[in-house]
Amino acid sequence: MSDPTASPPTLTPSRYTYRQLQLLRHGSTATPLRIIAHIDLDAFYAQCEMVRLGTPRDAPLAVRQWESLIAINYPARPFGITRMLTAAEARKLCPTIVLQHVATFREGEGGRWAYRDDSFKNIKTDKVSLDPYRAESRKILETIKDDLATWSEDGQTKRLSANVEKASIDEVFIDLSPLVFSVLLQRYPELRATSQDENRDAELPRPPTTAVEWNEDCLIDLDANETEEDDPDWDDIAMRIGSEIVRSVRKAVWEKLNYTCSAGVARNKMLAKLGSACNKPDKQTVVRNRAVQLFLAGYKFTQIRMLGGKLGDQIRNFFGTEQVSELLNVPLDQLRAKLDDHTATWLYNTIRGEDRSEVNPRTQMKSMLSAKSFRPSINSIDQAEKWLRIFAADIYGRLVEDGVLENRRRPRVITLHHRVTAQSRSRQMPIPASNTIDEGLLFDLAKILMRQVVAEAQAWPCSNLSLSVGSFEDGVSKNKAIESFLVRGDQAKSLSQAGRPRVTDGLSDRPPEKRRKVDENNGIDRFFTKPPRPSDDGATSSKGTPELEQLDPTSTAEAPSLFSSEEGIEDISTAQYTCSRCSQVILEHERDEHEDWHFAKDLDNQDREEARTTQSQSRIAPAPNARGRGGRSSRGKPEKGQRRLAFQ
DNA sequence: CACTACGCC
DNA sequence: GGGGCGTAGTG
Repeated sequence: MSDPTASPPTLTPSRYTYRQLQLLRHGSTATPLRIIAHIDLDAFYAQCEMVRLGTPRDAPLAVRQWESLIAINYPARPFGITRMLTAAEARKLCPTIVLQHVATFREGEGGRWAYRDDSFKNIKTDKVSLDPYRAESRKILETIKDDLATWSEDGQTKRLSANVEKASIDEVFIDLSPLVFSVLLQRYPELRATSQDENRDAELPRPPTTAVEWNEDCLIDLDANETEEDDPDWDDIAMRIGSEIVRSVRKAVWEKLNYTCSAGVARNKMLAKLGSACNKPDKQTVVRNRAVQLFLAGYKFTQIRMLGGKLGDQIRNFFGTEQVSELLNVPLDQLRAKLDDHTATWLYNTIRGEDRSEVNPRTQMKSMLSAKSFRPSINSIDQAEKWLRIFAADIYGRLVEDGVLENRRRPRVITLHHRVTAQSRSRQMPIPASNTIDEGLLFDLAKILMRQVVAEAQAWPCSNLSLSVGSFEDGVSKNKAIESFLVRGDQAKSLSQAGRPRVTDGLSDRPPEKRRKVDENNGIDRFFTKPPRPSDDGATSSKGTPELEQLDPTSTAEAPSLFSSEEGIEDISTAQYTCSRCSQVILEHERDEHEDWHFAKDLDNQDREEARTTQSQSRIAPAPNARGRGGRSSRGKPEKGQRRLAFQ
């Protein structure tokens, strides 16, 4: 398309190829044209209260939890109010500030949370509820998805859509690559595939523009060797489109729900995340590829995701600096000398702006926790059980919103954490699959776990207690009453084992005392969660072959093993699933083929990549531990560029 | 399975 | 800095 012979004087070709453009389509992590957004609600809990109470946007407000503040809105910040202040101190600094206490559960009030005037005085009987914020978070997420969907209608061929990863209650990552791809093709027909597809390594034609209009976007300054006068290349155009989509999303969130948020747009998650924090509140920041080096060089690496904790401390101690700019001078070998290979390469790439971690299409919680710290500690099982009852009600309420009643999603494991001063311990057990989950069941299971803990070690004074559920499985038997076909042996077993300290009636008591060996629980767990399992003595998976059969590249994170036994409940021939890599809806029976395709593509990308960077080292070492042993465990999960180097 | 680390409001 | 979340990795 671009005819090199007729090139105008100063026209260099694009730095990008058809291949790199094409990789955008399915959100490959390998292309430099990739566009990732990070969106972060401004002082989220505080905004929730502003919206709920209908306070003016410019009125100072903070969210209070007992005597401390957990969120401070932007209008309050010029008064010097920070999260480390007490409510009284805050009021001194800003007499007009609204200090709204979080909603609470209260002992003996039926497991319903409420906003109460006197909750801050009742730390002894109340338990914080973050439910109102979770509910708002859900609405916002839906609004984001809805707006993204309007960008998916590209009129032609496939409907491409964006992966959305809920990173926390108030943050999402979005992989905009497929949307940007289709907008690019609409606006620049010269990019469309032609007969010269064959030569995918050919450079793209130059964009027809000499300047990009960034409107209100905040831009990170270009690297020293770049100037704004240089003509834009396709990465700039792609960023601009990404930024346009983000602006539209933010507008929708504002117009529909009255929340402001800040966003970062860049070529990967790390940069997008750093970018979103650059201009707050209510702004979006674009980190162009040509700005990355200067941008990062100005940071302390301890501000980069994953480096804020002990790892960052270690690195600072090893190399005597926390400046990215100085760490850039440390060659890879020297990083390797101090850090394990994986971490060293990860760090080396990260401070150079390379991050191939994927945007996981996950918007649902993987666990739910309800907790309480005791400020005088508690000292009896009676006291503990009062809280367990509240925890159970709290969690049950959330499960209902999550769809337990309709059997859409169901946790398989329940865990109790217990802390006596510095020492913390936890116990977990399967949630019997035969029971319908309700408050009572959760409470009874919690009591069992509590008794185990108490029987085992010094349990008092207890300074912290929490209950959580997790290991969700979803899509379990849509409408059929699950109990109806679980009868026979299965049920018999589940009742006789997990249900042993029966749950309904006046449990015959007799805490399992001495024979609560790990083995036994293990057996129960195996029964409920993983159908068949090859003998488990590690070793067997030393190298090649076992890996092969579990390669199963993509997600499936929660799909398999639902139909725990012989009865293959549903008709699989029409079942569908959404591919976590490209968000296409695929027929179940085409799954293998589809995943193979991704797999091949990844290998291709990887090869290409390794050819370019001298140091390989990836093909030999499967992470020595984890990975290979159980029959199942961490099958596919796309996160974190590093998977499946294990073979070939 | 129990524990630890990390990150966020 | 602490309470109350949530996620992922390790042996």
